[in-house]
Amino acid sequence: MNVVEVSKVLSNETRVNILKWLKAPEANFPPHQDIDHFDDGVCVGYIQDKTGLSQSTISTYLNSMQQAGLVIPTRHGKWTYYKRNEEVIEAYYTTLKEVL
Amino acid sequence: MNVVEVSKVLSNETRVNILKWLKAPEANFPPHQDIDHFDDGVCVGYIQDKTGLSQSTISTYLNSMQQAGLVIPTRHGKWTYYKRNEEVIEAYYTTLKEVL
DNA sequence: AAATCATATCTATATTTTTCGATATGTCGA
DNA sequence: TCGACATATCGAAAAATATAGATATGATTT
Repeated sequence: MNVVEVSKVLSNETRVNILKWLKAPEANFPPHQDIDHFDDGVCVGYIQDKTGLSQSTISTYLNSMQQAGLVIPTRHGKWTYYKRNEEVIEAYYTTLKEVL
Repeated sequence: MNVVEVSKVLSNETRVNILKWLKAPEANFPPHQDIDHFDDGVCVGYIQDKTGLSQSTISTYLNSMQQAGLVIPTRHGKWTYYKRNEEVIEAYYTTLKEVL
C-alpha cells in the first residue's frame, strides 16, 4: 500500500464517493440482473449511471483505484464487478496513523 | 476539514514527509537560533534545507498545507514557524473511517 | 458467424499541479 | 533609514491529471 498513490485516488470527490457507495451496495444501487447479491461488488454501468460521467472516465477511475489496491474487480460474463478491498483501506488508515 | 483537499496535500511525497518530520522536530531539525524549543514548530528555512527544493516551492507547499488546515504558522521576528494541527489531522482519520 | 452489449483502451484536448526564478513584503541590525 | 535576511507572492514553463469520444476487446445471444 502506497500512501501517496492512495491519496491521489482520494483527492477526487467522485472517487471518494464510489468508495463510499461500495460500502453499502444494496442501499446505493439497484439489484443486478444476473446475480441476486453484491458479494463481488457492483458493475461498472451502475457506478457510471450514479456519477453521470462518461463510461471511459469511470473505467479510468476504477482502473486507477485498482492500481492503488483500493478495489478488486471480478468478471461475471460481460460485466465487471468492483468491490472494496477492505484490507488495503485499513492499511491506509493504519499507515497514516503511524507515519503521520 | 475537507477530505479531498487534505488528500491532495497527502498526494505528494515531500508534503507527507514534512508532516512526518514535524511530528518529532527535535529528532529531525537542528535547534533554532533565537528560541530553544519547537513549541511553534520549525522555521521554513530548515524545512527547505531538508527537502532540497526551492524556497518558493516549499513556501507554496506550506501554504497549501495551511489552507487545508494541516499546519499552523506562527511568526517570530523574521521567521515563520510551522507546526502540525493535530486536531485537523485527527479529523481526517475520523472522517475517513466514517465516510469510507 | 454476426450482431449486440459491457467494459477497456487509445487519442486528444482542457485543466490543474509542479516547480522555479524573479520580485515583493516584512523584520531586524547597523 | 538602509541594507541584509527570511518568507511570501507572482509569472511562466513543464508535467500530470481529468475527461470525453472513438475504437478495440471479450462475452452473450441469435
